[in-house]
Amino acid sequence: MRNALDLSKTSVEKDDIYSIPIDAFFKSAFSVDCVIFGYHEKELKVLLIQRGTDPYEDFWALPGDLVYPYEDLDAAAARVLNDLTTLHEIPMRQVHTFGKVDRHPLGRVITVAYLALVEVQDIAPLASNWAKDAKWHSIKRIPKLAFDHKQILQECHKALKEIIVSEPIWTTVLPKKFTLTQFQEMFETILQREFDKGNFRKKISGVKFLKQLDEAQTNVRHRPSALYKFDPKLFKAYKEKGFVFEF
Amino acid sequence: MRNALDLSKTSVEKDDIYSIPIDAFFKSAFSVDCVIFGYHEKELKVLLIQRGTDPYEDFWALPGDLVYPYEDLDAAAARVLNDLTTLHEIPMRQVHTFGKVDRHPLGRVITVAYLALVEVQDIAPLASNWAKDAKWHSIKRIPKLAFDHKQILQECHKALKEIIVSEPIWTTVLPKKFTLTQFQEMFETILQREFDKGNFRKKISGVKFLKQLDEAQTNVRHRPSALYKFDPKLFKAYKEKGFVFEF
DNA sequence: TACACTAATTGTAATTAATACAAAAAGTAT
DNA sequence: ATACTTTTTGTATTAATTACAATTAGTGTA
Repeated sequence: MRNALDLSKTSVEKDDIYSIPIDAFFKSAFSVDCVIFGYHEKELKVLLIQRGTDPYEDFWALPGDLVYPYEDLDAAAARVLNDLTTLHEIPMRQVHTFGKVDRHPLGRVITVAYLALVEVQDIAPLASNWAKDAKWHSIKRIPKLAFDHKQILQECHKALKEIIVSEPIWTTVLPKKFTLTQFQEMFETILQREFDKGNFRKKISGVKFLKQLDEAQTNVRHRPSALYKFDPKLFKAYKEKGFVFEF
Repeated sequence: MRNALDLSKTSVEKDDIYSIPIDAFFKSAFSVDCVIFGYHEKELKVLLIQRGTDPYEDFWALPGDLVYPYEDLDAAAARVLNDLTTLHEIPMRQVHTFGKVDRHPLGRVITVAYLALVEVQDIAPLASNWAKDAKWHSIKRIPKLAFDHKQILQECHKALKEIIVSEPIWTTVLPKKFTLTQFQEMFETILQREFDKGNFRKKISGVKFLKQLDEAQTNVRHRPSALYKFDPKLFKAYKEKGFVFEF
């Protein structure tokens, strides 16, 4: 694998009709930028870092890093998440690649945006040698951001709403056993709309991968709610049929 | 802009805790690969080239090229389409970025996949110095492809089905004035399902951006169909509300 | 001119789904 | 035992979907 970078000087993809030496093509870099959304009690947040180095020192930014020469894109995104939160096994989803020529002051760097959704309480954001600070910001109050990160965040917020209805990334923000009210509130927060409780429940009731348990809430000052759990095996069949929640 | 590649040797994104010199990051390249779908008379095809150079010489492949140092990603995709077909002003949509470390034999090259949909008849595919041949292939009969292009094609076919219901990329494959039957057949072909004619029409009838004209077919040996046209201005309002065809 | 032919267009009845509520139920706290 | 609160079930109305059948408007032919 190492010698994958021992580049010959011969043509790679096409004859060089524009007279640019092939070397010129191998002088760019790519990064991943991670939009880590956090959910907690009907609030949607995003994890931002305060940059510790130039360019854009002191600016708030999305956590991200250059991809190492022998590192897969997905692995780089997972690494950034892990560095910052110590979390692993949280699925990161690729959203879009941003590649404007002048987006990075130090050279040609295109960046691949990823998103994840986590429970705010599961994380103690770590500062590091590349970030002076790391903090949750409400999605409603985002400071000025470095690079083109504002645009990246916007695109990823839109993508989150699309992904949440077809992929069970929400399992990371609910307890293993959850009530239908918790489930509904989570969707209401992320999709930014409200649902009638009775009707919402009716739709859910047909969905087999949400399995009702024989347990109920305790110590609540009202009728206790039944508890449900997500069944990944049953979900698989739904996914193959192209299931999406149609709210 | 030119000096964007006059890279300083200082840290770019983070301190170098893995002892990889910063130079190592600026030795990769990126390409665009274009999945150009073609539609004609209830058939979906894809435009493939036969490679004229190593690696994978003689293999069929998606048309693609390295991105020039001062070229935007979208522009590179448009250039590839134009080189091959002389078409311009066809919207290219970014789908996904593929970045496995070993996907390219000559070095670290990640590729950004784009798709477009065109009318087969509008194009006389051009061979060129980087492609021995260029031909339409039915989506049902795809030969062995170079690199990871098989996977890229699969992902883009899936993406086409999602995009077609929310974006009017289909305008490029229908005549300016079209019948509802043509419209239905196009969706049936691309989505790979069939619809009841009467019910399909009922759904369409509520959609204002498909405007019925005061004209009809002539010289058909059956009741002539009314002609419709797409109204981009009216569509804009639909798009802002997040419209999708729900078939 | 009348009639056959074909696909476009309209209509309809039966079923299913969406919506807006209201009523009942099951715990805890007093 | 009763009040309180939220869960859970129910219901009546409206709207959408579905699977067809019937009608229509041209062209081509006898």
